[in-house]
Amino acid sequence: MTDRRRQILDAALAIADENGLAAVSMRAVAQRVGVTPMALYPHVRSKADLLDGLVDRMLAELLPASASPADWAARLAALGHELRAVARRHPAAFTLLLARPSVTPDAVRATDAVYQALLDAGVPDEHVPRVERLLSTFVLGFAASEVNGRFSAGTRNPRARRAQFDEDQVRAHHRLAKVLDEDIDWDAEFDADLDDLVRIIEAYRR
Amino acid sequence: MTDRRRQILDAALAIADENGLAAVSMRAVAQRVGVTPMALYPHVRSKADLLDGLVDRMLAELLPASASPADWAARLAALGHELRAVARRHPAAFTLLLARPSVTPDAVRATDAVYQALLDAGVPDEHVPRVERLLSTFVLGFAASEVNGRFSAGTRNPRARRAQFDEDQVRAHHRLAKVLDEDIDWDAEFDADLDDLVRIIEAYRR
DNA sequence: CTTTGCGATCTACAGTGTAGAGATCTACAG
DNA sequence: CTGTAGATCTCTACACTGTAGATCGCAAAG
Repeated sequence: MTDRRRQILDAALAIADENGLAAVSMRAVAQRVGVTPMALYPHVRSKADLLDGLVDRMLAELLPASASPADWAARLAALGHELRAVARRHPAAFTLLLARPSVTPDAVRATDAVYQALLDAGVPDEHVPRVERLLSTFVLGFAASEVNGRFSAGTRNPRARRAQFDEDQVRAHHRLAKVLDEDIDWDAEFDADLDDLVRIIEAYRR
Repeated sequence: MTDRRRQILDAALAIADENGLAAVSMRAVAQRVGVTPMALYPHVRSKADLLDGLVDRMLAELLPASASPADWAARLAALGHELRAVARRHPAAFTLLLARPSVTPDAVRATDAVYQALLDAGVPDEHVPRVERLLSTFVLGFAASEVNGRFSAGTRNPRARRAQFDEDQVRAHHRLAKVLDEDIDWDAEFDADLDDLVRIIEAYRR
């Protein structure tokens, strides 16, 4: 990757962070780099390629977390927490991680780190790729839902939401009224989810 | 919802199914409805509103699956399978389900069905909303990954992918070489994942 | 020196979402 | 029946998008 390409991706990511994904136009990126729009094309094949580059950049931010701790569960937790941190740093661009497949070196390395953790945990070889997909799907989905509002939209003002319905159309919502009205600690929720998933992994131990 | 709005959403969804999300322009939708572009606006506040309408439409397709079976595990499985079916029918538009929060009546009813299944399973009230989010996040993420290529891009040609790396950079990939080269049965994988998740739910039984 | 090739620029084009002004039609009040 | 209000639709126009194509300057290679 050339310096220029990195510079372009940095500018695009900064624009997305500040003004949303829709504000990332070739013209806006070019202006931020201090160059004409068409000058981007030697370094970025197309706008789609630029967005794929953003996916790489975010995955690269994730990688350092995959190396450190010795305990497999701690390593998985560190990866999960770091992914959420990436999502908070780049909420608008984060959606791309679920929309655009990536097979760049950094993506493969991140996957490998999870494979290794599962092997260390004693998961049999034939289950490892599937369980990795289960974990990464959940963690990506959670972080994306958190920043793009899928979670909070549903929980904001739960009382008003319930009020629109006949009681017997949303019986469970009424039964859970007390719990649903409480504030949610997303850090705690994520950790609880990780605990549940770790229990799945432990069940595969021989 | 007026007939006209439904007709517009149907046209938009059909275009997305046939030619991808990018082909869904106000002009294209209008032409398919047999009307001028600006004639859409009395029924659809904006293009964003139109896309939100697509989310509703897809959730409405999901709802029938929430009613039938008596056994809670069967009900959850039916919902999951139906969601995957929706994803296969509308692969391009399905991405919107993870990108745009939805709190329409149908969305609340679907959530309520999952709440009810978890209550029937004996999950304590205080865990139900969180576990529902865990499940829906995974299932939405899985179906989206399946149709938009996040899974298949990573698994296509795994041999070639490994070859780009030094062995010690992706040690787990090499250890798992045999498993990674096998074809994947996505139906079986999804069912295995559901089994794992059901085990989480059962662990909460009192 | 010339030649090659790459990065940057400028212009241009087809396509986008939608604001704003009018036209047309339906339904109801007098 | 006429008059009017309101909704739906059409037309035009505007600012903006991604990028094809031609051109220019400059650094390295022969």
